[in-house]
Amino acid sequence: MSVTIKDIARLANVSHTTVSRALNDSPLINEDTKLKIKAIAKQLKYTPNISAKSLVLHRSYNIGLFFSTLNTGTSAGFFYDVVRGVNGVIKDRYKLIVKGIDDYKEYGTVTKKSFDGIIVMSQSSDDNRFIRHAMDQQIPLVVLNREIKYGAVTNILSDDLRGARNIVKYLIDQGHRAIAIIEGKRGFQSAQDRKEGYLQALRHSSIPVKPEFEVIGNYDMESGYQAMHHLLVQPRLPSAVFCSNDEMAVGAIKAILEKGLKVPDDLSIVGFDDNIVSAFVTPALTTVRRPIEKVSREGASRLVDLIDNDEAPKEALYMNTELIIRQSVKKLDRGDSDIS
Amino acid sequence: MSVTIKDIARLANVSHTTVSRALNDSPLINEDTKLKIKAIAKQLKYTPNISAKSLVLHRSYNIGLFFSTLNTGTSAGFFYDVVRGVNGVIKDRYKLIVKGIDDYKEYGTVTKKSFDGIIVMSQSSDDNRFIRHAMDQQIPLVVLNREIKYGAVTNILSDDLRGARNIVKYLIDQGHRAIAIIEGKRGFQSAQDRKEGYLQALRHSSIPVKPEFEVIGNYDMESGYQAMHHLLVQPRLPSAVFCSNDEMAVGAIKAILEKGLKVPDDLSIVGFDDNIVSAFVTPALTTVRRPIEKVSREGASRLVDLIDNDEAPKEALYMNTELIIRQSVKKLDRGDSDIS
DNA sequence: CTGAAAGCGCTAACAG
DNA sequence: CTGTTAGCGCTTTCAG
Repeated sequence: MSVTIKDIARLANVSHTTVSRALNDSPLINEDTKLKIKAIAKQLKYTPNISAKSLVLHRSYNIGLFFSTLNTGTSAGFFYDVVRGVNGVIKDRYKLIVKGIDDYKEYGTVTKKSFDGIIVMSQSSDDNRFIRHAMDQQIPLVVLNREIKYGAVTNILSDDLRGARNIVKYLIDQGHRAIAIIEGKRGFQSAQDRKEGYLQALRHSSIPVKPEFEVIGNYDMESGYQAMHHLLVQPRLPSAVFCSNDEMAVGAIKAILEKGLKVPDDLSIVGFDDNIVSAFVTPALTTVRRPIEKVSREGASRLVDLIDNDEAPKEALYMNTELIIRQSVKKLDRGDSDIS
Repeated sequence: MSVTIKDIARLANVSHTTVSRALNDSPLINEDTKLKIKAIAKQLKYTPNISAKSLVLHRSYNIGLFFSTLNTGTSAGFFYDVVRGVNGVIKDRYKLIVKGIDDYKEYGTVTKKSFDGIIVMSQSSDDNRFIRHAMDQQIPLVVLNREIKYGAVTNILSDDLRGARNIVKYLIDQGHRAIAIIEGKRGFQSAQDRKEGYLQALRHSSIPVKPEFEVIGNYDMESGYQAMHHLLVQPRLPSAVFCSNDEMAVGAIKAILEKGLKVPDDLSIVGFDDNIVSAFVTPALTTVRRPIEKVSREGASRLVDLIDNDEAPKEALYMNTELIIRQSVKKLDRGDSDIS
């Protein structure tokens, strides 16, 4: 079978303990023997048995990255950015395990023994059971994207409510009054926050909220397309639509163009996230940049700290969003804010 | 600390051996004692220590999914589809570890002990070193997307060359003669195959290949945009452009529209992959569907078989691509196949 | 059907 | 500075 420290010990004429220490750079070991042992190890292509190490060190070298779900509601661009962000900081120090929370029926296998730490990209309060489980198991934990109010957790967030409020306010500033919303996936916190930002902006400008201007999507392109269709068959059209993410905006634009209308001439569209795609659709999308990769990176690096140091501070950290103005909004003169 | 089989043994008045057997449903154990033991285990919320199990069983319950790189050249949609495809079949039976091969400087930690099996989504021959390593370690292995000629490997592929040839042939059938190509990332096998398909189609119809119609991209939208720009400033424009993937096609369309030209009226565009986005751009993209999720799923399920059964057959399996005709190609009358 | 004993590969006291 | 010994939690002979 594969080579172990005992094999090395035999060849080096030392005890396997000495080998263990040498390989771990213990200061207790004489430099010369260290060198000798390391040389033999390299020559034999020794690689430590991680299971054995784990067993005695209580460390698995695994970091779990859990999404609420890997299916509907998680867009490709989002997923990619998160994995890349996290992976970029843990490199080859840990193995990155990617899972959907909904892949599990029960969380028995999610233990401190199998995960040195866990990052949850949390979308919905359905995740609370899982998060509580991780806390109960005392697994170092970072929750991204959704505020956790119970217990002390490191929490990295973007202020979606404010971002949404800002972009809707921007629409209002451009003269829009009839502003519809395509909402995100039902049950997702982000969907709720963005909706609330939308509402606040309207209220702030004393624009009445019209139920017929609220349509629900689920964050994918198809749902944006459907939702826009829905809006387009109504007697009264909005002059602008706030899509709760960019992917839905892409779908919405498609629906509009098919109807023979133009963006932004007939209808203005804004999105949220600043997905890569948003710069490349036509017209380029005015949107809210949400620093997903930065959030993920920050989360990962906090988690690594947390693993090495139990008592690192656990706090909530907000990352700013940013309004990105491109070409999908038309400036309106007062008066033509409704088209019919 | 956490509860072990010994704790259960004590409470059940049996040996820990019996507990181990009972929990593993050994036929040697009396049904009643089994039930009793399982009850206690559940009550104590016992979960096995995977490291200990691994140590003795030589199984880690890890499956590694390795991409050539997680950075440039791997598009978000592609990445998402692959992870989802694989994850869907392994569910909670294995932990799915996602990595870029280029995250590793050396492969010491990639051993049979830490990975029950490995899936490589391989883009480039640079991966060979890694693949060879996995073979040397006797790790059950499935390579997706790139043909491996040495050794016996399970290999799941899509016939990109033929797919590309078909779609270019389609362009020719529609009357196009001045057909440009935006190539994929240099060094990627898929880029080469698609290029070759393009060339074959041209040659087959005795259309001369023009070097000024060949531009290199790297599979992302931005590169498609740049490449198209490049084509657009040349004295002689093509009437159609074959983009080696859909993302680049999106970028290319953007460049064309910015130039004040229309797709497909002035310039026809086709892509490759049938990304989700391709149906939602305007015009909807004519492309080649490549069954990425299916390939991934099939690969994963083969790997699981391979893990359970050393001697499962190792073969190469080709999945068909399919021409998806949408609206990005104009049918040309003979004669206006060049515009200037 | 059950138990005692050994051992997987490694680290950590404790002695020297 | 190095070795002896024990033990992490589990499975697997081998006996009974």
